[in-house]
Amino acid sequence: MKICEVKSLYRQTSQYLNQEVTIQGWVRTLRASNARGFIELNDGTFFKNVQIVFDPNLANFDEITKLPIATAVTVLGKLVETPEAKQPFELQASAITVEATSNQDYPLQKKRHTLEYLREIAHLRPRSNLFSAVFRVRSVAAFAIHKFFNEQNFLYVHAPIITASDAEGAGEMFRISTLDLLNTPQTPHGKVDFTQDFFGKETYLSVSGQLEAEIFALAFKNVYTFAPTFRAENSNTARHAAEFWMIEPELAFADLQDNMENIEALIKYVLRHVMDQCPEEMAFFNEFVDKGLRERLENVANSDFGRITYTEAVEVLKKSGKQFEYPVTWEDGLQTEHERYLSEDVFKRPVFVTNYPKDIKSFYMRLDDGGKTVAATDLLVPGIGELVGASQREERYDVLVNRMQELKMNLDPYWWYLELRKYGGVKHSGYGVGFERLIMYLTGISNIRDVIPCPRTVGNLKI
RNA sequence: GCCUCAGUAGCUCAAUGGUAGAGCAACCGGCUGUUAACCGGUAGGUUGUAGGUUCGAGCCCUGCCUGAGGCGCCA
Repeated sequence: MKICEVKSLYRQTSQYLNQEVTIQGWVRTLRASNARGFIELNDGTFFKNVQIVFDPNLANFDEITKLPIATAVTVLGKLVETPEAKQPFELQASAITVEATSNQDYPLQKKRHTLEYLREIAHLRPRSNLFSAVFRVRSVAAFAIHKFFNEQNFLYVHAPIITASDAEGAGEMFRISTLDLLNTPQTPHGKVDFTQDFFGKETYLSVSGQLEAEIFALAFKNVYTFAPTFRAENSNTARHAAEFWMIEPELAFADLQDNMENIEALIKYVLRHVMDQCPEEMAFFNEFVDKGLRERLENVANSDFGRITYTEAVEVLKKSGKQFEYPVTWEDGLQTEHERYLSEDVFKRPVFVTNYPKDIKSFYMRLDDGGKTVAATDLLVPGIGELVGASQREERYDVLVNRMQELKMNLDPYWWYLELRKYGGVKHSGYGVGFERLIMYLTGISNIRDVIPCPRTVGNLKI
């Protein structure tokens, strides 16, 4: 028995019209009377359901009319057009077989649920319309990212997940250890003796694969990572998670300008790809999540991102006349409210803010002439905030060592990172894209917990 | 970590300090080319939790738990 997928019915309808087909799926909703019944069946391959029509000619008509939601069935029937109805076609069933039963207390009702409630049932929410759309878009976007870099001849590199170095001071780290926490070995000084730990030293989950990506950029020219990342920060916001995915490209022989061009091309490519591949999902988001989504994304895909230096941005904010909760100063960096004003009110589209003060940025960012700022940029996006963090890396050995010493860093764990500068360490640049934030931007979903299959945040790991 | 708000039926929400209700879902029945179907009926509650104030607390006060929003950190 050949099983037809619902996606095929929608995408290649003419091949199946007026023919007998067999489909398998789950009952999303069912309406029935003593004369006729309708099932909306979803088989997971497509956002939309197929309407199944059945009548008392079915041997098991009475049984079928009472099926609870989420019952799995196999349906044999004829596909016919329904030009007068909401759906383009329907399946007139000649046989319906129950494959797996469900129950009356199925928690997903045929009504709208709140996102908070759906979060409580993370094992069932992918079956809802919204999350069906979210996770299909997530998959399509991930594929688009690989496609983009593959077409540009980037090497896909797998940076380590377990690390011994606090990669960039990017955040608090989760410790990895096999020591017995209730009975740790001690040094003569009364500290934990990590030489007896699994790796013979202190180790953590990586907060970034960037430093290792630089190794590969200086061997393969253009590379990217796309992997999970872990931050043990006590962040309580709608856009932070303890486990999330980052894309971290690294480009050799490239300065900050090259970097920004690549970022903009990537974002637009993914955006275009998702809009082309997921029209049904995007229409759903546009109607039920964010009425302005389609227009905004089209606008972004077809216009240049804004560009402004940090110093200019501070001037714009000071001259705006807008009352901010926090005053704008060059030294203290931009507050969220300042960033939002720039992207949402001034530019109304994604904007690169470049050349930040060195004191509020990481040690590895290349010092600008003048010595006050670094060749770094944040891509600020309306509704999301910082979507991408990028910089040209400090390739000058002496300048880098000076900077690390200024920051009183222990150079030992970075011996290999410094050595990269000694042997053909050309100028290079890279960036980090928060994958979930990109998905939030694409879908209009405003909480990061709703674009991750099983979200992990402070004090919260349900499934 | 800080600030604010919320928690009442399975879900979404009402209820002036004075007898806890509705819609949807579920269950029973009816009816219909329906599409968040429709109509009638039934059942469903220690009001998050532990105390306190009061003749009387869902409502006022305190602690705790859970969730949401904002801020900081950042992707």
